[in-house]
Amino acid sequence: MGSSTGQSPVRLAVLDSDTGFLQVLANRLDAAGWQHRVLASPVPIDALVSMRLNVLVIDLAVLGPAGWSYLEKVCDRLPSLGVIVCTGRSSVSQRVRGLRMGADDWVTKPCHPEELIARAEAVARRRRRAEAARVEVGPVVAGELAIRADQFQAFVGDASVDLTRREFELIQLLADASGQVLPREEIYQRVWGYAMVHGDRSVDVFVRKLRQKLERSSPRWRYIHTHFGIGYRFAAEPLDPPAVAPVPERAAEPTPSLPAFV
Amino acid sequence: MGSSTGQSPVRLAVLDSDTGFLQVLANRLDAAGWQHRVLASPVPIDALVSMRLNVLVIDLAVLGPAGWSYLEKVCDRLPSLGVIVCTGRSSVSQRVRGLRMGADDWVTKPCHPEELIARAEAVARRRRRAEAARVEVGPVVAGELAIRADQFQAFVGDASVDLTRREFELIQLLADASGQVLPREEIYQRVWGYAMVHGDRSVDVFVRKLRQKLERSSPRWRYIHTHFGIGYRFAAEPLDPPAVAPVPERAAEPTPSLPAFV
DNA sequence: CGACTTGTAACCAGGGTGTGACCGGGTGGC
DNA sequence: GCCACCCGGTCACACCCTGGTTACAAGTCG
Repeated sequence: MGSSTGQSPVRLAVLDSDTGFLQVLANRLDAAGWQHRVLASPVPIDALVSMRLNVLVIDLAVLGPAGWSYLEKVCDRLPSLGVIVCTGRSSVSQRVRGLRMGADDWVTKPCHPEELIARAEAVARRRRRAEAARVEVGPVVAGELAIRADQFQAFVGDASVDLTRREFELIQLLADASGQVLPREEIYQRVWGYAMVHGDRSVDVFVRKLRQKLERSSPRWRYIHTHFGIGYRFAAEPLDPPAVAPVPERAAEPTPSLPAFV
Repeated sequence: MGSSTGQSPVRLAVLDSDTGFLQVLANRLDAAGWQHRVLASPVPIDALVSMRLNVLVIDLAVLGPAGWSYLEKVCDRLPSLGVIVCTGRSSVSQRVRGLRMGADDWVTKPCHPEELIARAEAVARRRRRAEAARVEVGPVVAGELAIRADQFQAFVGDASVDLTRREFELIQLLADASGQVLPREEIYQRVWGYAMVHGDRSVDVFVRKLRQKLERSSPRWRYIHTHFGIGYRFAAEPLDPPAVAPVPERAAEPTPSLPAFV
């Protein structure tokens, strides 16, 4: 999907003390856009958990004899974490032992940082693919509307708004940019995937269809607002029946102050 | 967990022509209780699919220049297959290219067969773990349906629904993701094990077979729901009992009875 | 007031899905 | 080894939904 898959960049930590190596590696990781950090000493397992890492690179040498048990513990407690041992000279039996213990790869120093990153990527890729289904993104809520990406559908309460594929893609795009005015061209570009030709009314028509279904499901709210000559903006606004301050529109509040009462 | 779990041994194939290496490797693989076979030449992808492999070890040298495209094709079409490149001297950029392309590991010959096996095990381990997670729990129940992984069968009461292997795999996948909409491509990927080609109707046909058998066994419930343009969703929903309405036919609309018409 | 933009409704073609039939291969019984 | 059966998978056909266009009304801005 698209160029910017970076929804969740790889999170990587290095447990090593070779400052030169760390420096070079850090540069490359930055260039690749990965989130990374250096661990000076064997961090408690619980701390590792809270880091929500994808990959851990570990040099057994810095831990001394305790390294093996630490490796074992990490692999045992965090089976979903990718582990790469990157250490100096080793024997075949040592490598076999490490891999059997749960490590995903074993790289011998000195090594090229680019290769280490490629291997980390391979490990993360495999993991990601295996767990891909488990990722449950929290539903986006606005007004009485809940947009659930895993369902390809929006709900009011527990009733489906019954959106079609395109309609859902559209409302999802708008809601993700909640509060922002999106120009037609950009909407078309991101939902339809290619450039809009002048005079195309598809966006307008689908906005209408959306509004229609939203009003049927959630009559007391307005969600999609027109900006003349520009495009549309998503914002949940209650239609207050009582005559109050006639503030027509303006605030682009994402949804910080939710008028809880309904 | 253990080495010889026997239930589903690792299935591995080697694409190489180094007979000495193959001989030694074969001995070790036999000792480890793995199912394995040697491929002399680049096998067509479809043939690879039918082998239901866990890991493929491949020597790029035996394929010549075509090796790269073959590697790419394999990784693309069989994303769930573990791929290890085991070849002679190579540059860093070659290794990075191969790993980026989808290979899970890159081993330089000459290498110790034991290490190669350990690396293959590490690659296969991940996959196995992902599948193992779902076998753990007891029978999944939904509506009057009980899906028993240990039986490879679904039951209504104590009567078998009489599902075939594929049918069971499909309903198990759907039920495991209960409530979530699964896109066709993902269903195919996870049940059939390789990428779906555009226009393949296998998923639809098996859904139909499933629905047919489910309706025969549990007529008052609906389990598989279509999401147009996306895929399917599993959710046990009782068909509204005929109850009182003397309306001859038509009722039982899941949607809130909107008397929109007339 | 006029040109342009947006809302609305109806319409139609294309494609996605349900469904039954068919076919080749594998398996088990005889 | 032969044969019947079962299962997986493809094909063809029918049907319906959806997406996108067009035409016209209503609204907005200069």
